[in-house]
Amino acid sequence: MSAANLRARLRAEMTEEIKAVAKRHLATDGANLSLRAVARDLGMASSAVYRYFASRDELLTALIIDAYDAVGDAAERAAAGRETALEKWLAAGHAARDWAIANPHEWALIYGSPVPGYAAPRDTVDSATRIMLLLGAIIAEADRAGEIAERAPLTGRFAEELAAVAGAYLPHLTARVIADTIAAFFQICGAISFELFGQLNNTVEDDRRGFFEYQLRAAGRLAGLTG
Amino acid sequence: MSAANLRARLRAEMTEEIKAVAKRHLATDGANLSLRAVARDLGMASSAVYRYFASRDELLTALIIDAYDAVGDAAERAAAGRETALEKWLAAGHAARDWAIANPHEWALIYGSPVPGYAAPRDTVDSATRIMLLLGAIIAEADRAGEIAERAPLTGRFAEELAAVAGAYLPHLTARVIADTIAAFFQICGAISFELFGQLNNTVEDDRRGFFEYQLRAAGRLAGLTG
DNA sequence: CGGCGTGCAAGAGCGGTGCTCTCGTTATGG
DNA sequence: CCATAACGAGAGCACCGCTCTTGCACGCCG
Repeated sequence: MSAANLRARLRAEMTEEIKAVAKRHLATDGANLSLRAVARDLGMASSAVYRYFASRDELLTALIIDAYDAVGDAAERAAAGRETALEKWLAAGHAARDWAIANPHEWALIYGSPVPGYAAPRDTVDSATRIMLLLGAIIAEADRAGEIAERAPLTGRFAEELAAVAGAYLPHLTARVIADTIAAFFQICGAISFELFGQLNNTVEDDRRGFFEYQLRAAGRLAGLTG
Repeated sequence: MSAANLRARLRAEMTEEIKAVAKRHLATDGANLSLRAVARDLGMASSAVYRYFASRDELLTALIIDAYDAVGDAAERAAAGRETALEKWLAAGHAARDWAIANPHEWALIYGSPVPGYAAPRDTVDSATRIMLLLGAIIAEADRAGEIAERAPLTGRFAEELAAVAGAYLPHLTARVIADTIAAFFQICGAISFELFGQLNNTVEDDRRGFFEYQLRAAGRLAGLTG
């Protein structure tokens, strides 16, 4: 048993090592990750890497899951230490932005354009929805405390679809609040991506953190957070 | 003289033909555009393409500019036929989304992660800012008509930077309105990108247009549009 | 404890890529 | 009319993802 475990442990360690080197390459060289270069850095033949990842896409998928989890972790930990819903909201948003600035290529991997023939496997969705659920939970908590502004209910077919999602993941939240929270999430991701991908150049150069916080507060108001 | 013009015209035609084939490849095969494949489709040697584009990145840059112009054109034309600011806002937003759905890979090229590392030359910014300026113009027009909600002025260093931008491109608009219009733009782009890149799957499946219009109206309210 | 079987790494190789260089050809402008 | 510049083709370099085969070393079980 310990032998089998040893085998498995070595394999797991090697897998992690490949991922670590791949992340380093991602951070320096950009999005076109070269499996051969990773193998060279590890001092092994490129064909050996295929013992651990069936293809370059599979390695990328592993990195994508890690990235989703990392940004989700950062946001969750940042929000955990705060009292009010607004404080949690701001902390989570800043944590996501800080992580994105520290790991721009990984952010691009998950929130940029999907790589060519890449179809996100089911494995990724759990990790991907963590931030969405965190934001939803913050709003839901504020809602229970009566801190969410009253609004007219939604109309339209999409409202029914959203109500179904709400019932499954965030009961007690109305479709309207869900829709507005999604809108807020879009805005936050947009703010981070545009800043990261340089589309903000020549507009706001110095006080980008302040600008982001303003956007973050606007997003919070959009989601119903008062204050 | 006509001879020189003929040369230049042939060169321009060849350049356009290469771009057309490249766009076709982009639409079918995805983002990893192969210069050799384009050359094959044109029945010419790959090296001949380099007479027209110094590198693959330069070809991509040309496609990026075309894409920015195309989506800007679509939005401008859609907005031109409308009366009120809100109608123009909605028309421009839907036009951008329709164009993105019709040309998903080109949308990914301009609003996804930057492909070749950091190649965003000056040539692109003029085309890139067209939609931003269109949205700003709609808000400015509504502002002149007294249809923009009054708000407290911005504070913070980024407000000064924004005021400088406002003075250069959109005089008479306050930094606050500029900031909120940018926030609205982030939200609109986020809504389109998330829908396009499949992150909306299993949430809103049927009435995506209705969902987008809701987001669009929320973005308009964010920018100050009343109604 | 020893031979078996398996997981592993290496190497060669295939077809593809971006890009460069050289070499004829052809059309242009002085 | 001819020097020159633009052009297309081809070979070639270094790299890529991926596959196949071949030794080899080590865990596993009798």
